Amino acid sequence: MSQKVTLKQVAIHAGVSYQTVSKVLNGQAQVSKETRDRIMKAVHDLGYRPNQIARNMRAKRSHMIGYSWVPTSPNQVNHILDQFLSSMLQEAAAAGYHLLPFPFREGQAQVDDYRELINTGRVDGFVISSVNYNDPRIAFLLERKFPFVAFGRSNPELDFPNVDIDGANGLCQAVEYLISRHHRRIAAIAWPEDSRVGNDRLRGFFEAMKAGGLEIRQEWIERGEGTFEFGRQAAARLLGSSSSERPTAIVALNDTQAIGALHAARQLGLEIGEDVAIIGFDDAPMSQYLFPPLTTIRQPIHEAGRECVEILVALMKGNQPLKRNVLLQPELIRRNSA
Amino acid sequence: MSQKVTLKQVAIHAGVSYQTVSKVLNGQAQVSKETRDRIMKAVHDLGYRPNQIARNMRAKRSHMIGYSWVPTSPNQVNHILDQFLSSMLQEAAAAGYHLLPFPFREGQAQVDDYRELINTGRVDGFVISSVNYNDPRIAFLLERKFPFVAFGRSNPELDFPNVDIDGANGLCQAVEYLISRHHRRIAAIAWPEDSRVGNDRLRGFFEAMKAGGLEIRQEWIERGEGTFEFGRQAAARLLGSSSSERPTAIVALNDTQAIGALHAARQLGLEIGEDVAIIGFDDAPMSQYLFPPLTTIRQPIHEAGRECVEILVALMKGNQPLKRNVLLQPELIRRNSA
DNA sequence: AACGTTCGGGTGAACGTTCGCCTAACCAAC
DNA sequence: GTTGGTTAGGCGAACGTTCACCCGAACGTT
Repeated sequence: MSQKVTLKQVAIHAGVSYQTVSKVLNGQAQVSKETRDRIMKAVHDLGYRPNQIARNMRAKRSHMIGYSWVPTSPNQVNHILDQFLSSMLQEAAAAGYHLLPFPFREGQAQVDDYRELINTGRVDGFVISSVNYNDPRIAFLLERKFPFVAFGRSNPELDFPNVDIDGANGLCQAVEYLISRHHRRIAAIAWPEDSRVGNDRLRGFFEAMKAGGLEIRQEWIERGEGTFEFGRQAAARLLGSSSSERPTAIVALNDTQAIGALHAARQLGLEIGEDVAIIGFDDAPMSQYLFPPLTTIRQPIHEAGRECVEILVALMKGNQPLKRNVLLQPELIRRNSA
Repeated sequence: MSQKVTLKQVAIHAGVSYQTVSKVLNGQAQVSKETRDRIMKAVHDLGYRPNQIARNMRAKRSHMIGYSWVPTSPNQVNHILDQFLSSMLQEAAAAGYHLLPFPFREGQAQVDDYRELINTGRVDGFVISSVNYNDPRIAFLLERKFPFVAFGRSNPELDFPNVDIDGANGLCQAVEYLISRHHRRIAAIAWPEDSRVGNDRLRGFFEAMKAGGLEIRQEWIERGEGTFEFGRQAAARLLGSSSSERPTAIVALNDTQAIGALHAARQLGLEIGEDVAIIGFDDAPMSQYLFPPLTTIRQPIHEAGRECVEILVALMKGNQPLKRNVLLQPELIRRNSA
């Protein structure tokens, strides 16, 4: 367990009171150069480092940011987590904060977890992700007036600090790109209507289709889970009709669905990128290794994590953050599937 | 902002001294049933929750477990992180601990980071991952006698608590499976010799080959980075000769290399699973969606995270852990590539 | 010679807990 | 009526910081 070097030991070593050592270390002392040097030497000799728990106790701050994420289902992967965590970690460390990850729970227990972290003084703020309409965490934190930043948007009438990625713009880019490649019959594999993220992305699809003067056919909008299996089935339906009738391009709201679509198209004997174009969303790391490599949309995750923490730190310090609502632009990654 | 319910306020509310409240809450009091009820009611009415920072300060413990992981390169993915973190989180929470993730740095700075977390009293122990031969963290923590558990093994002469996955056994399973499918000419795409994990896995390859009475040909052992590109090039070399000379099966030490091999084989016009069998390692989530789905080896990550924390918690409490070195068995996932 | 002013540093208290020790009151037994 | 044992709960201290305030000495000014 070894030695805990405290202020008092440094003080004894330097022959001053321990409070004086504290002052010197915090730079707010009127001390002679000699004693300052003596103190610094003692600090160095003993390897003193201030105990953060005591500091936090004194400051009535934990300097911790709570974060929880929904664990991915077994055959999915959260390829974003690593990047998002790393960028938050880095930004937080630079501001003297640390991250406190905690297990994700559903329903009422979820808000209980947030409340408990606040009431036990463990965290000074939260970054919340996977937000959706009517997110109970947002209502709770707003009412408590507790600092938080959401990665994602929720109900339009709610006003809270957030960072999000412009999914509509992402799909716009995808559709515009397809149009530039002379596609006219474009279908979408989308998510259920209760998904805020899905609706945002789909809105971009509609807008770009309208702007391009293309017809939006209801039967070419497939809504379902963001899984491989749904993507496969949806694409099989979409591509089932004759080559003059079926869509020539499909955009999916995530890579997993797109990969399902890839399989369906391949099973129908279609050449992808030739007979049918397919575009995903996410740039999952494996997507580049598919046959053919998947054209997809990449989100600036690193930037998002950074912004979340930057805003949150300002809030936790009681400052007005420079920006309150940040919308980051994704980027189309052109490979061979479209 | 509003939560400052302390013991004192509860005490005033209940008409007792605050220390008595503390005693009641910690169950070590001699108190009459009535005052106990009064206190509990006050606790409940005010929504009192003990301040953890103060508790930790008093206990001279942070109840935190430090954890850091090497961030993956842009086009790779750490599909393990989510599972590993989640399982550690869960196990830690059950024991009253939390995780403190911190940014990964290389070289001397790395040990500095560990030292700083110890000296500032932020953590009571570490889980370290991505360990290799001569890991400076292990030397440092052993010398400091600071509680830690390694996920992975290091130099054989070092004795420290660890959890690892039996990579040798994983490759054994792969080779045995190939042998049972009548393969006789089996090649391996491996990692550089300075990789402890790689050598462990490769050892299993050798053992199974020997046990099966198969010849190990040096030119059929390709060593290089665990990347798609190296896997592709290595497989291109291995499969370059005539069909009677080249290996009929390739095992790779991770899925990324295996996918590279898939591409190379396909480019040579070989049918995978037919002309050549390919087996990966990791069960990366996308692997199941490849053409053909990749046969691979799955590691019990959830279990590993759980075990790490279980052992560490015992160490941090000063107990002798029930087990000190845990070796978990991976599992062959049979799909269509072999 | 009396009076500010700065410099150099000490002192006590507080943050919210927990823990060991003390004590007042009650009761029973001698 | 003294002793002794229990019961119920109070009290002071401590964990390692920081912060507001205090104080003596040296110096210069009127």
